Amino acid sequence: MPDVTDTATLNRSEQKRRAILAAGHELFLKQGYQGTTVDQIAAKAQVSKQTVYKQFGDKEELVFDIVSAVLENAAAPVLERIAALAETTDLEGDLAELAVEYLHTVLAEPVTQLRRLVIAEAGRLPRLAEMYYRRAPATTLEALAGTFGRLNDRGLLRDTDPSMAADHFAFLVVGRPIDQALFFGGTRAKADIDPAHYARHAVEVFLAAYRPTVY
Amino acid sequence: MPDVTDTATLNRSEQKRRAILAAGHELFLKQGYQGTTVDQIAAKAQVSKQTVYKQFGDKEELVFDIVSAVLENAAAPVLERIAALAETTDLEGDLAELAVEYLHTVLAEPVTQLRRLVIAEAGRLPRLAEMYYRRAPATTLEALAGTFGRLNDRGLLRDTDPSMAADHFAFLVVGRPIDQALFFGGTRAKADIDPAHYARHAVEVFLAAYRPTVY
Amino acid sequence: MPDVTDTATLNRSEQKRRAILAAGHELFLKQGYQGTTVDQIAAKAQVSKQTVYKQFGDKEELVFDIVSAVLENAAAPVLERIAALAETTDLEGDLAELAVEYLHTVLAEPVTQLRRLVIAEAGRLPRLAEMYYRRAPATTLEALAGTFGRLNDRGLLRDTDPSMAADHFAFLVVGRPIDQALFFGGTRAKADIDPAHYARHAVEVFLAAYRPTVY
Amino acid sequence: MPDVTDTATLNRSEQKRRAILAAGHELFLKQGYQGTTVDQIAAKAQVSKQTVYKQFGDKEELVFDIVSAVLENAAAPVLERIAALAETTDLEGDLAELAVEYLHTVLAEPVTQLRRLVIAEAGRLPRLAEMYYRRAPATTLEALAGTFGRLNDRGLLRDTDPSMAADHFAFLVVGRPIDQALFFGGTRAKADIDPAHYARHAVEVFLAAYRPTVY
DNA sequence: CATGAATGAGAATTCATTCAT
DNA sequence: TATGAATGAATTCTCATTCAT
Repeated sequence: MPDVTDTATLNRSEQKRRAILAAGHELFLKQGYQGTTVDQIAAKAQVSKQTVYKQFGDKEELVFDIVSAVLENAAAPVLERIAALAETTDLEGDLAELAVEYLHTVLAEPVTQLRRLVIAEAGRLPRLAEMYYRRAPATTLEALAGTFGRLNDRGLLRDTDPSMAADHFAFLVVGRPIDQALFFGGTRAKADIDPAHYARHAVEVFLAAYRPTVY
Repeated sequence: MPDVTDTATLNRSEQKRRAILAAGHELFLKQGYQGTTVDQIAAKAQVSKQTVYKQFGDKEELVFDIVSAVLENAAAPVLERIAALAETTDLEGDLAELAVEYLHTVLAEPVTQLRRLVIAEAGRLPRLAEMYYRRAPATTLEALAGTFGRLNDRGLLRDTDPSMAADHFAFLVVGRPIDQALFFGGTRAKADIDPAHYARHAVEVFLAAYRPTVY
Repeated sequence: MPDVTDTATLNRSEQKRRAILAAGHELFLKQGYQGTTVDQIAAKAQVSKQTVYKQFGDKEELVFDIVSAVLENAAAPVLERIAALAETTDLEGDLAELAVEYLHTVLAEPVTQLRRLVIAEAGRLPRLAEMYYRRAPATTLEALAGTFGRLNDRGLLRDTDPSMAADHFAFLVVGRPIDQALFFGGTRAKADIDPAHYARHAVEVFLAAYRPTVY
Repeated sequence: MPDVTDTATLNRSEQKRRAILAAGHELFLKQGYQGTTVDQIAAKAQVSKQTVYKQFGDKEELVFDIVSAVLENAAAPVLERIAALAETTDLEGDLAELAVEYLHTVLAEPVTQLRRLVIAEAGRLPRLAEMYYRRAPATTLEALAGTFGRLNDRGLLRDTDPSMAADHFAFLVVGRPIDQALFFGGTRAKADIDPAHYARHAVEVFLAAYRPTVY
């Protein structure tokens, strides 16, 4: 019954692979790339170092794969809300809700740790920085721009460059908090800033500038 | 009061100290903290490693002192302009000028390199991150808040929380560019963004929201 | 006498065995003994590492068997020509032909690579060196000596120690080229030396010394 | 008195450097390049591994420098005798003496070990092979060619291509012994061959072919 | 006080070989 | 029998920091 054996084998490999990814994820985020050794990862994943190297080639590929996996789903909820916003019937309310969720997402510890990890290694691992930027901030900004374009068409926003509007919205909401989080970690940034309050003001400013003139 | 002999000694020491600071400055910014060895610094400063250790204790103190020295003067021009803005007679024009200068300052390679250096080590060297944040972004934001408060008083800006206004102004102007610069280096961020154009739009949005209602 | 099933099994084993030998042959010659890993061989042969170990015991045995297999047939053509030379009717012409073929054989990449492989490991694998030497150079020299002895008897060569004559002939022809090939690889050695020209001169010198005095 | 201190310091460095070269020399020749670790060398030289790396950069540079140093003087005596031969008054006698010395030199353990070391790494360290070949065999062959050219002019040798004559002389004398030594080490090669007897025959053959025809 | 050496340890990566499934 | 994993050690090279001269 070779199928069973093969399947079992594959599963075992796949399980180990996942264990390594999980261990690396946790350690890299907590300790950074250089602060984490392959030995630590192998130990936490309960696999031999060899298995790590055979599955991932080297440490660089390993972070790359881990960051890539994290980004697989991380941005999805916010992206969905952004897309949904295009058809909003309550612009101010939905913008505010989006802002709050965006802020919460972005200040979650794993996200700020990930940013730090990537920025810290941007010099040595430029591919990692590019991949991250493309798949996280850039994607979000593009989604925002798309939605703002649609809102222009619907006459709900003043007719201007949607990608500029996207920058403005995004950084009114998360600019300061995320910047602070890079230096102190997300929890402290969250403590310094009341997200709901902060989001509400950002939306006010955004709408003051981008609400279409009535007549 | 040191006599002549002492003074001479101090001077020689002081010269070496400065050479070390200069060498460390250049190397740390270019290669990062972990990417720079004490040997390299000693070599470039043309002093022995012992001298480095005697003058600065250890590598951590050395970065700390270097970053501290850099921050001594770096923010001054922008801070002055911010202060001057409080007594402006041409709010829109002076805001625009400030925005452009701010953007230029913040996208200069040394500044983005410094940010990266500090963020990269924020986990291991939290004191460094705190010192940097307090003396660079925080100071600027506070200065902006102060000026915006004064402009409130003068009736030139709508009466709201000046520190919130400071956040908004700052991140409308430099949020996206600085974020990008962290991932790719200042030169690329500068290439992607036309600073004058970007600054003008940021000021427009800011004023749309913060200009006092006329009646 | 194995029945059909056994034969099939043996055949499959035998096929794998040959695949391993072929893969090892190619890799060992190209990359050397230490430069080749058992993994590479198993991968190229499309078998598992276990199969390699079960069939050959360990890496040493594997090279041994590979070198042994290579030597099985490698020297045959030259040896035949040497044997044929014993009954020559055109000594100078046949010597010249032999010399050219000998030179070509010995400068072929696989041969020089094999020599290098064996010499490189002579310290660690003396059995390999002995086996190689006995079955390649020694065999050739002995064949030459045998033929030269016969030519003595036929009065076609001066009456001297045939094994010394064999040394002289062999190293007049291939000494310098083979030496050079050890350092640079066969192709470069071939490029530096015109085989036909080189062989002709070697034969001239040999005959000048070994042609019997006429009267 | 800074001179004393400086001199002492320099000497200490230089002494360590020499200790490392000596240790590396011994170990590399005995165990080969790959068979010798930097730790072993540092231990035998009684220096720290760091000193080795600071003085030589890496293991490759170290072998390179060691082989280079060995070649500094190794070939000198034979080269002198070759040069002297140009003005000989007893060609046969002096050729015979040269042949014996050449054979002895070339079969000395250190020389054969060095050849093996270089050949074994020729694939990975082609620069080493080139350097060795240029400074050892090539130099000797060129010296022989030079002398044979002069002997042509003096009418003591037949007028032919001197560099071909050099090849022939050299490999008649050392071809077989050196080849054997590569596989078994110099001592065994010496044991198999009586140098005096072997050298005499080589000279006889050489002169039979290269002595000028009398009339 | 300054130079070169030493310390002492760590980190990435690799390999031949053996289990376990 | 054959696959993937594990073992277990080795090797090159690097670094921050401290002695000794």
